[in-house]
Amino acid sequence: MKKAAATRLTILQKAFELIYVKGYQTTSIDDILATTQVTKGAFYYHFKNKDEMGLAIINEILKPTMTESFITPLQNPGDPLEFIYGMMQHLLIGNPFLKPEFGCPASNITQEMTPWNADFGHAMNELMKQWEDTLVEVLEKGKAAGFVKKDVHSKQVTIMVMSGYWGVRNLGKLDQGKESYSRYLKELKNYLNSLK
Amino acid sequence: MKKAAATRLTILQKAFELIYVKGYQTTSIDDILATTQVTKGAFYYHFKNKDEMGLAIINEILKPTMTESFITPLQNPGDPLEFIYGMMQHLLIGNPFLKPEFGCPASNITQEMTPWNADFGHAMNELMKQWEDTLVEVLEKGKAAGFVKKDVHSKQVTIMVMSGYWGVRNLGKLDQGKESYSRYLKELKNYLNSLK
DNA sequence: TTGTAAAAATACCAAGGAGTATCTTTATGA
DNA sequence: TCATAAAGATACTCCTTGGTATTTTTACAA
Repeated sequence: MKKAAATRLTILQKAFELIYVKGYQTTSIDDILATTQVTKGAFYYHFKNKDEMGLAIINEILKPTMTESFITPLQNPGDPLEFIYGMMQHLLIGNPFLKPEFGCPASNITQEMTPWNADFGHAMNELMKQWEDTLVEVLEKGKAAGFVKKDVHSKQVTIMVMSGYWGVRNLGKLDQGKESYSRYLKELKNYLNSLK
Repeated sequence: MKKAAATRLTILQKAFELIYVKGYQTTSIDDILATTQVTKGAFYYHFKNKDEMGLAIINEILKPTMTESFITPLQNPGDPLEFIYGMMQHLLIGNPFLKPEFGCPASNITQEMTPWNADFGHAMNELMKQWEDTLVEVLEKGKAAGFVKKDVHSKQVTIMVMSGYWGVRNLGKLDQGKESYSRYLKELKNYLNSLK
């Protein structure tokens, strides 16, 4: 019962990468089989159908990655505004897996799948809610610690930050992130400064 | 030579709506034929292939619509910050064609097509450049007229605004725009106020 | 009116899509 | 060791896809 779990995991991981660069609907199961060297029998042993695999990718790959990358490290003390900026910088230019031309995996899936399959929307919504809640919490702690102005509306700021990230990820597809990323980061710094 | 132009236009318009709702790759030519009541012969008389139609949609539908909706009205005098806010409000909640669950047509196409077909990327880049240039110009005029602080970096603010729009359009897919839109708008107002 | 090209209709094709049915191999626990 | 179920392999089916080939209709200039 060890080998099987491994094949299942490679399917999820490779499929995730393919979907990230090609999109969900245009990544065929045969594509996945070809790159994983897994046969169709094995695939359909592990997953009832393509969508079940898609959900599994969100829940078993995307969600844990998000948690350990953005949720857990956010819990540390200090200036939340500094931290948000650092996180954004890391997300946009510090993470070698995330390429400008392919955008953000979470954003891509949301954009593509939400109108089609409600389950994808629910799964992604959970993911975003988790990120949102953490950011709000961190901002509130920052207010208590005097890093952030008292009249700042944490939920609004959070939406502003998350929107900016997804938006610039998409804008960055047009110029390979060459100018959009750096300009966004500079202005984000200005914006965050206005909150303290 | 009048009827032909009309069929061509209906193809572009109906296909645009379908693509907005379903996505480009998952909108089949047969879908388009079914909703337009046009036959395959007529379709391929007007367009060499699907992608040529896609480009025509960007250039002949999306671009003119953008121009008359965001470029031309932006030219009027007055406080550019007020105007940007009003434009955003109209885009997000005042435009009946743009539904939260389907996002922004321009954003959708960029997200979906840019990694696949460079021509789509170039066309969309032109579109966005036009919007960006206009926003920058308007902000600069606002600085000269005293509506905007002198030390504001117009290009950065523009990227911030455009990113926020695309991002919240995508976020809004997850909650049908119920909370994300209004929160974004409120914080956008705060942000814009910090620029004057 | 009629010849000619524009415009549109119809029928078809090869490739690729998701998913199934059936068989073979591998592991494991009694 | 060996029966049984897990895991994987192979070969299909049926449907949709973008695109083509060919024919028919429409418009209009002479």
